[in-house]
Amino acid sequence: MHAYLRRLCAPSPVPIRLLSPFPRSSHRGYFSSVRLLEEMRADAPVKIKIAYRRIITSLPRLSLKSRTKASLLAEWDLEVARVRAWSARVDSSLLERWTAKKMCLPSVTAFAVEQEGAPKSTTARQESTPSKGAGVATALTTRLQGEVDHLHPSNSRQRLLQPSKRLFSTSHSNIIEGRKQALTERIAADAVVDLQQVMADLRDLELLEKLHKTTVKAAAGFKDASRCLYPLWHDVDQGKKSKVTFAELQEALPPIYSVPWTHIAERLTSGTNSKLSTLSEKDKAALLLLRVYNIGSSRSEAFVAAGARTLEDLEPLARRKKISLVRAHKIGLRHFDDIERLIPRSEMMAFDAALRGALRKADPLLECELLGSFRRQASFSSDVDLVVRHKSFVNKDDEEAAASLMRRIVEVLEGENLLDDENRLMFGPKKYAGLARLPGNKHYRRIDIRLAPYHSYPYLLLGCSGDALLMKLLRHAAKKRGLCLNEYGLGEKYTADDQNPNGFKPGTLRVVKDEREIFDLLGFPYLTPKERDYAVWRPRYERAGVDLSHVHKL
DNA sequence: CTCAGGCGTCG
DNA sequence: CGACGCCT
Repeated sequence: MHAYLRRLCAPSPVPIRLLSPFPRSSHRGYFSSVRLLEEMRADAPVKIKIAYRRIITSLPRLSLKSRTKASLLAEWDLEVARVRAWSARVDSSLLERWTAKKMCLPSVTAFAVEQEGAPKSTTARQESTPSKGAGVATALTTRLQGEVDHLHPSNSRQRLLQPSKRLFSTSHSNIIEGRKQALTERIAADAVVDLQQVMADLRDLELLEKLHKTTVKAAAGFKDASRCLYPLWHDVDQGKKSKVTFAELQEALPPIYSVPWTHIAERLTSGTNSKLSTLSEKDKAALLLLRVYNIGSSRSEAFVAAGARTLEDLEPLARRKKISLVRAHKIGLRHFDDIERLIPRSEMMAFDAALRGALRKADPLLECELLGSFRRQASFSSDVDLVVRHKSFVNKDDEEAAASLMRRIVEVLEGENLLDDENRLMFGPKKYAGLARLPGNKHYRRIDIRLAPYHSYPYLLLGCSGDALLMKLLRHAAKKRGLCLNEYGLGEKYTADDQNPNGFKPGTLRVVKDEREIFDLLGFPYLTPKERDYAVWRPRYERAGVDLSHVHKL
């Protein structure tokens, strides 16, 4: 986002820059600033909330396809003008109130307006790694002070410097430790936790971010947190576990997930979540609809606007032509529960056998594999991810070959009653998505089938099996060698945007017969899929003298 | 510096 | 066909 904004702003006639990200330790101040802003709206003639929020959140999500750079810049200018207008109207009484609450200027906390050419901003931004958060804080505090001085030269200096310093000086880990301790004191280790409720909270908080289209990152935090709890959750769902204790929860979710943790803490201590419980009926409905496959933020809002409040409302509304439900929605509604459910490994093994067996029987030249966490021996999966190759499909752009191959595959699997065309979500030449069910099983499972261009197969296996950190490491390694690694291959990146088969410079694509060769090419010890787990490969690579500095930060 | 890229749907 | 939304 920031790179994008910087690029966007570089030629802009308006001298303004966005100062973010903040060190994490300032999040608390940041969020209370937001709350304060809402409060202050009544007092402030200019819509502060909108001004500040639009700048931070709306620009990166504007559709680049449909807008010219000029219109984006115009919008940007407009926001800047609003902020300026607001700054000009901050009067001393407002300032009094803020300082009384030990707050620095909220909106200036969220972003700083500065003159182009002020030398410190770039260094401040580059120092924004967690360890150097203090550098940013100092730079920011200085700038804050400058801004405040500018607005109110007479009375602001001392009052504002202090609170902002305090706001930034507490280190992140201190806050986390403090919180953790406070929580441990209040909740007994063997207290029983309503995991289902916690999972639902995390899910809804994630969806809420998605609904309001704020940053992708914020939603990802909740997602990651809930991933950490999947193993526990799955055990409960499978009936292997009847209750979960607080100690187990603490074990599963590292304290680094500070935002999710604060929400969990609230739930465990007070039994509610204030952010979720205060939502309007419409927002609650929108969150529910978001869970349906193929309903995203824009349809969700539209459906709610048309009067939908529950899942059952949708079909009647569609019949009365108030909204339009497409195939995928109907399937998503019919299998709403199944789609959210995790799949036990035993069933994944059965899928593996059934899918392979069916394909091999139909054509011995078909090679296939189940990817994702299943391949890393995980004890559960969230969907069935199948990749297939056949020598009849070699070139990525040969749609004919891909389409006929895909048709054959789907026909075979439907013949075996693993798939059925009623539950087809998506069916293109290279990608199929739908629901699969093992004969005799009551649950449908989400399945994705991908066709790999013949020579990309090993790369796809590697790229789609993870784990994420390993992929990051390997890509960095490739990059250091001036190469580019992705799920299609390893080669020299081709920058000109025409006539490049797979995005690589012709002739530089390394053809490999298996994943091991890719590790060899990059000079890393080979890892079997089940070893591609950070806890396993990390120490081993360390011993082998691999440079892991890039991976150190999450 | 991190999905891009593939799909369906609608106009 | 292009634009858009949604998903992985």
